Amino acid sequence: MDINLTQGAVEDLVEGRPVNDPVLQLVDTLQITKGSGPTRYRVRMSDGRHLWSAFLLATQLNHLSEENLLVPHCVCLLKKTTTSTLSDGRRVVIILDMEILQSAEKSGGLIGNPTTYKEKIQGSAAFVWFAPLLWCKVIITRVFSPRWTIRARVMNKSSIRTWNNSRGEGKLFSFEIVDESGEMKITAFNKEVDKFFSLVEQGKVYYISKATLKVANKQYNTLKHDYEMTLHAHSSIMPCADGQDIPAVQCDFVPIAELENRDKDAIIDVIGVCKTAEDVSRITTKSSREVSKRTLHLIDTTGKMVAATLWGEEAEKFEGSEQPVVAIKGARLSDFGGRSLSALFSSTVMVNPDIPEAFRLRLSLLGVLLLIQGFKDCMCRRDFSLRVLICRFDSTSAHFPALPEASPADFLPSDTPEYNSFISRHDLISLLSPHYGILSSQADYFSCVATLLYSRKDTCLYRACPSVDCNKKVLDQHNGWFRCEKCNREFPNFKYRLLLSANLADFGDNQWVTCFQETAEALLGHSAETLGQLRDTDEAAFDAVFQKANFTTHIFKNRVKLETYNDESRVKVTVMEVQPVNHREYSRMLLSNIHNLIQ
DNA sequence: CCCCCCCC
Repeated sequence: MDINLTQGAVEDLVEGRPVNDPVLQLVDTLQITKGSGPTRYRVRMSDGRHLWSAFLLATQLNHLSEENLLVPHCVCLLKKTTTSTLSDGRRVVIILDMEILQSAEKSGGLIGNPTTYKEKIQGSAAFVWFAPLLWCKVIITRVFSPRWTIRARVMNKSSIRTWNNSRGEGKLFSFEIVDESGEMKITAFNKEVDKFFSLVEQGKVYYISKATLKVANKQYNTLKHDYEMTLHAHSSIMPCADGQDIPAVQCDFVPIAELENRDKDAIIDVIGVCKTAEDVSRITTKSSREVSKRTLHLIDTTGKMVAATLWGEEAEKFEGSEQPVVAIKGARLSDFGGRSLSALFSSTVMVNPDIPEAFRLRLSLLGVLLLIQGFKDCMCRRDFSLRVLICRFDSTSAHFPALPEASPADFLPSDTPEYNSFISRHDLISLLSPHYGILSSQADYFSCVATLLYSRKDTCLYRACPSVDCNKKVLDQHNGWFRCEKCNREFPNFKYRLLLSANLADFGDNQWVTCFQETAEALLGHSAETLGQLRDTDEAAFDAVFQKANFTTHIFKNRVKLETYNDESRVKVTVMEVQPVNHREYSRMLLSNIHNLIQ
């Protein structure tokens, strides 16, 4: 025998501990066939020390049995397993991938004297295994389906619908749930509608068990899961108080400009500011039903606009006068008017949703509006992908403008101060961006709104030559005289100069900058002379100056240059001017901070 | 067990 079993692997597998490529001996196989479901194989395995009978082959391994390879006493390498605990505490090790390492003849019977492993039951009998939704694919539903409990968030809930056709009549509602593994649709009929409709709320997390699984009808189910669930008399739905870890509704927003590249009838998620909402209207469908509709016009930072139509109650209740951010999950793309969107029964329409994308969108569009007030009928700012957005702004309507992409030159001659303001006002985060163009050796200038986080007080003052126009640092001769190398003279006195290293931050980044005399004085609120006196006489007061300056916000006009030391490049930023923040800039700063907070 | 997803 040249193969060793992995002793202890049975215990590790059953207890759910990771085991690296365990080698076990197959003891025997039991075929499970229930109803019309697929055949399943339960195998007993030994690691030479312990036996465990609740190994279960995933159906993709059924061929091993069909090829007569599951011969008792063959030796197997378990390449992929997963351990699950049933609601009564029993464990099942599901084998997802394995290979036979050695035939039964070669291994020559049962290896060692294994005894049946006794699993450690965790906690009480109330222990519940929360199956991820994905597992519905893996686990044989007919054997285990009464036992699982899932914990998932309701993404979307339909209203109650009735039907009356040749096969009978009834009512139903459906909802879609999500957990970390995926999404699934659940439908309730008749009595289950009465029982569960009011309990199930969009956005909340529930324990759900004893529902029936069936293969999803892809014609009517846009979710990615291969199965869907139906509730029945014994199904249970319980609210879950601590479901924070369950993902919120997952959206994969397609930029509006991107819609024209997507296929007609695609189901997509979209988010935009509702620039305008048409009035609600009633239309008659081809099947002679009357339905309300309302079309919204959504824009995003790509500068494109798309029409999205809501139906029924959703259309009637929509309130668009405040130009809310609207996100639609699962809208259907149509080719009407180029590209447009239609909400389906399965769509989720979210007005001002509490999600980062909505804040980001609102922020970038508001940022545009704030800036424009200073720039007559045009505006410009970088969006978060560092593209420059230039827009005409209609100040009489106060509406969000459509956002065409254009260059500043389309709106302003390049020699105006406004134009220069446009292109020079940036955020710290863009300093190293190749878009910024500072990777050349030339100095560049930019201004930003930033907050002083910290400055180095210990090295901020130096003793300079007292000559007018000479700011050279003097050497203390330790005899009461100070020498200036530049003037080649010794003086009985000196003047204090400031050379302050300061750390500035805005929403996107922070940056060490250098402030010389005047800018440092503006930032600290005291003259260099005063600060020098303070440092020498009242250290506490000196400290207080710096404490007070921290977290103050200003407009900084900066010189930026790429410098190279020992083949290493870094950006050197010198502050040329410090100005107070005006209302407009400060608003923008606050908005930027919102952005920062939601990251 | 429904299965309609609309109109221009």
